[in-house]
Amino acid sequence: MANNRTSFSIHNILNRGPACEKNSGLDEEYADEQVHGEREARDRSSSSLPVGTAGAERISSCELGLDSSSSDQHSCEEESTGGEDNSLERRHDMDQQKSQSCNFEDNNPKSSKKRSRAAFSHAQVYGLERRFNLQRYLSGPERADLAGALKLTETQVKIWFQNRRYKTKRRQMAAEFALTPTTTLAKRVAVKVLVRNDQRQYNAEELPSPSVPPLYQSFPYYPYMFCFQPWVSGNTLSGGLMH
DNA sequence: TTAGTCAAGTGGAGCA
DNA sequence: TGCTCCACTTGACTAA
Repeated sequence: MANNRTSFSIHNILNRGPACEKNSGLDEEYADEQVHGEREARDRSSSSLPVGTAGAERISSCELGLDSSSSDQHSCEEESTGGEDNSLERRHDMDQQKSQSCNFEDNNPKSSKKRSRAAFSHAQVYGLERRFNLQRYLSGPERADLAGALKLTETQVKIWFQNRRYKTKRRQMAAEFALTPTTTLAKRVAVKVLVRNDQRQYNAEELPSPSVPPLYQSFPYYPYMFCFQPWVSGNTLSGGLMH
């Protein structure tokens, strides 16, 4: 695993830039009472709706629209707080139970054989997404603030940002792959060359068969590799990146 | 039933 | 030594 991180890059990111300075009053904005309250009200008022699109999927599609080219927070909010359905309400109830109890520090660790997956509420996800759109890395105090504002644990916020960065990177890689001509990919295939005493023992042409499978075969966990992703817009591959 | 999503688990690495 | 990072992997959950 190539670690291309450098300490300065992290610290630079963590340094208070203009975006960070804006965050001082940010928590109050998404302190969820508005978003959450509105959404809950709509949940209740629409609880008799027939089964429709799940709210979680709305959030996901919202995320996809959070890239630099289309970071329309308002529309995102509207979408994420839009019409809901029974499953959402059920999920929201679950959210409240799980996320507020902050997952695994349960009373009975014996019952933790089954791993529980906390489903964050829409307001929480929205707040996290919104912050992520401003900052991809949080310092300790920032993480604590955000966790407090969203009623999550710091660990949950940390893990969410980790997963979110990785997700963004994966999508970016997939997008780049989708846009890369196969001929270019072929040129990028690594060639193993054994060298001893400064003399090459054999080269790729002497190998009996291709030793490096195509990229898509190396990524069984990226089934969307061969799909043209909706987050690939004409001018950006960011998938949530902001610059 | 299956595929996709996502929070959490795992493990190696860098840093103070 | 502990924290955080990345890069997956796992397991729960949902929709089709």
